[in-house]
Amino acid sequence: MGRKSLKTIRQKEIIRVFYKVAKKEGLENASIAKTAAALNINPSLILHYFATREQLVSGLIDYILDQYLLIYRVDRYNGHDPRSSLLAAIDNIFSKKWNALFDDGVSYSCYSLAFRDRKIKRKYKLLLDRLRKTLEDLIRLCVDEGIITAKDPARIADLIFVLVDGAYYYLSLVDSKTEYQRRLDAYKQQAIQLLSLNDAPAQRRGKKFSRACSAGG
Amino acid sequence: MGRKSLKTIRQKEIIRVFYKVAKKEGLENASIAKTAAALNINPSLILHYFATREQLVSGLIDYILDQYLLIYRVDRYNGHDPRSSLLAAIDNIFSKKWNALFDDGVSYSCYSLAFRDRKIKRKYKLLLDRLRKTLEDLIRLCVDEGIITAKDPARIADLIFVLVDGAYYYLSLVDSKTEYQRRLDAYKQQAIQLLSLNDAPAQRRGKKFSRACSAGG
Amino acid sequence: MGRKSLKTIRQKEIIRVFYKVAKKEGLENASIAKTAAALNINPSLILHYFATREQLVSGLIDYILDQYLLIYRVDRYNGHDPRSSLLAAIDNIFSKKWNALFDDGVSYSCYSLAFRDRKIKRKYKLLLDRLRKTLEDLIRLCVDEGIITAKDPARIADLIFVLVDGAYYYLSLVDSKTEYQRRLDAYKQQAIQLLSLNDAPAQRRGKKFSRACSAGG
Amino acid sequence: MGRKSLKTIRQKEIIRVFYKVAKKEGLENASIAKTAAALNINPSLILHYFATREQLVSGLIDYILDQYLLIYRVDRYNGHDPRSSLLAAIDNIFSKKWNALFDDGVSYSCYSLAFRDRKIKRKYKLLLDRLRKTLEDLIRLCVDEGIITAKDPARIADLIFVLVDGAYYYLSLVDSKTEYQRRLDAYKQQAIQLLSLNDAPAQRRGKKFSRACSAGG
DNA sequence: GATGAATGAGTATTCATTCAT
DNA sequence: CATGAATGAATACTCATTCAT
Repeated sequence: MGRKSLKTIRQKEIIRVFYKVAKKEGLENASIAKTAAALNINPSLILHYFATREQLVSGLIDYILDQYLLIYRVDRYNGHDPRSSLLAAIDNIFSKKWNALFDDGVSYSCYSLAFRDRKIKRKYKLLLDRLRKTLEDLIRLCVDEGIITAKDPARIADLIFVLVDGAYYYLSLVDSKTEYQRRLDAYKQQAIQLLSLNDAPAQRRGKKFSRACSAGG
Repeated sequence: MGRKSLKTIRQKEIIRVFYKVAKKEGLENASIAKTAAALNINPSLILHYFATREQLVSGLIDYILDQYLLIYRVDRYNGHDPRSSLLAAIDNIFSKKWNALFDDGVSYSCYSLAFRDRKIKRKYKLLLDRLRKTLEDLIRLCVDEGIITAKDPARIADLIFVLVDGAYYYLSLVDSKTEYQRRLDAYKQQAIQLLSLNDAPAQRRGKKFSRACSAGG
Repeated sequence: MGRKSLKTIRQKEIIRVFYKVAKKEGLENASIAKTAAALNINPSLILHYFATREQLVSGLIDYILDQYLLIYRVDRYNGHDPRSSLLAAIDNIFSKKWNALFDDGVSYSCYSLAFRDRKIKRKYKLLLDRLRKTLEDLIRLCVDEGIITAKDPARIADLIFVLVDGAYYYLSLVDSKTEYQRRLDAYKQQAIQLLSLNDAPAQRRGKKFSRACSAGG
Repeated sequence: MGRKSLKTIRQKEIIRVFYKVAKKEGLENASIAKTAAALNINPSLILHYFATREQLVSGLIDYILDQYLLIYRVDRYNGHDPRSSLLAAIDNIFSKKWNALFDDGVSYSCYSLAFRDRKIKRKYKLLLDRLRKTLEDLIRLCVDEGIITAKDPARIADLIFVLVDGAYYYLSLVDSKTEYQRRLDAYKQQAIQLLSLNDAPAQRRGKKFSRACSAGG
């Protein structure tokens, strides 16, 4: 009964354009009006799909967090042996993919909203914890299979993501592509070291693992 | 000369209140009008000291970056022996001081501006590099004096700050004080490990240094 | 014929909820959207029953005027003797029933519309005249039966309603229930005096009538 | 210091034009934009003088209530003998002046606001009570001087205003000028009767007073 | 009978800013 | 140094309404 709903389709369309506007002018200057203009539709149509601007921003954040998850995709590793899965995960985390995917300005603006909105904060926390948990599980798997030794996989996973977040914090300011790549590699090496060398007795295997990674990076 | 002009005093006053407003309502909602209201002065008076809002924001960023420098203060270490200077620096970096000093929301909002304003970007880059350089010099001093061994002080300093920035990125989402402290300690330990254990031959001295740090943390 | 169409039933339902919204937020803020939300239906559905908001307001006014008529109900007096009918009428007019039935805000808002809409004006005029006429007839009946003396029943009826309207104008501002009742009684007494004492020669009968009323009030 | 303030002047100017707009289009349709357009100024200038529309409406109500007071002006009667003062007061109350001064639509719209805004309610109550008190004092003066007899001046004054308010409620619907005048006269007569005849023993003097009034009306 | 898409006009309000005093 | 007048653009949002399904 009634007309068929375009809701989810239209909403995604709107969010994508809203993001584009935010990228160009900053999140704080991304308005409903500008988004509507870019979509060549009436501003009130946007409010037909998102009751308030706040909801639109919330939609944008969900969209961004979903993208994060896609990058660090879990199921991608299924089926492969744990070793190459872990290698692929590390590669992924330190790839430059996301640099292309995410606008740093918008990202940090969205993140800043977490500190005045508990719901957003919770979302971010959940995501960050989920990413860590995924990596932790992968590490644990490798430990179980004797590929690496790690007394505290949770701690290692956490440290690696701390390293990643800190790395991108600095790297987002680096304009030179070569310096960017050089540093990114260095941070990646450090992550690999964390995985293998942190615990002395596993050094042999760890070394090998480390070598394999740096080759593939 | 000597005495600060009334102008700069007033400007600082305005910036401080502008910051307060930004803390409460978000940088994007911090307006000249609200700041004037909080100061109980006429909005035009603010524009008398800052020709545009942009300049006011720029002033805020300078103010924030100055605070960073104060926390990681260099001259504080002068006169002391390098060992305790390095200890103090690490303590400082992983103290909770700045958590009290900086509002995370405002910080990340300001940071996000760097990606649409080259001048701001340069400022942040300069600061981050300066902080790294200071720590690097301190490490180098310790190496020279045989306190620790480190093949690449610059890399160690960089890694430590990457660790710090990544740590605070995650920690800003942690509400529980005990968890916050527990994690902060862990990150600090990791930093200490980076300083001492990273290079095998220095293990004896390194161990001692590490112990002193964790005791003092 | 006979059974009410679904349309009129739905329309009444909508009007009642529209009235409820108007009560809460003021007629000027009572919108189709809010009414639809309160009814948990689609706004368009309301426009299916009332082509424009104007028609909806017009429906509301009809609804309100119908309620007036119900309160001053004529047929209620049929069958009884004129004396007790008149007594009942006066009682009715000065009862607090309508205070419960009508929201003062909405009433005066609707009334104010009469001055920009001739149709509404005519409706109100018709109602007020009809109410007066009914009372006039009742008075005339009593005069004919020698119960009271009144040279000009139309004038008396008019004066009584003027008294009522003026009374409620002031009373709607009175918050204290006891003061409200005290004043309402006083105005009622005045109405009774108008019926009986206004014409000197009828004083004996008038007095008696007046006593009966005040007892029954 | 600073620029000289036009506040009160401009505010009155704005209110008067806002009233004019409300007269033409109804209070609910009187917007800041329309008022600004009529004044040929920028809408935000109105908000410079009235922070919100609510304040503007509040200003309008004050303006209207002030006008009421002017019509029923007290000091006008000072210096004259009480008898002609009372006569003048009654004349004033039942004059058609205010019909010219006040737009009924706007008046009732404003009045309706009292029922959702306690401050407005209080204002109206205060005014109505003040008007009654002034008349009461005048009646009391006449009683003291033996011009009329009235056991309860407060009640008489109240009844007269109830009569007035009820009269204008009905009269605002009357289009015919002659009918309007005829009825207004009748209500005035009734008021005069209330003053003089209500208490039997004063009939002689009352009659004379009544005659003087009707001649002067 | 009912829903949802879509429009376009309108609202109050906020804002940064300029200029006169 | 400070205030207030004035502007003009922008904002989110609400509204009534039309039309397709």
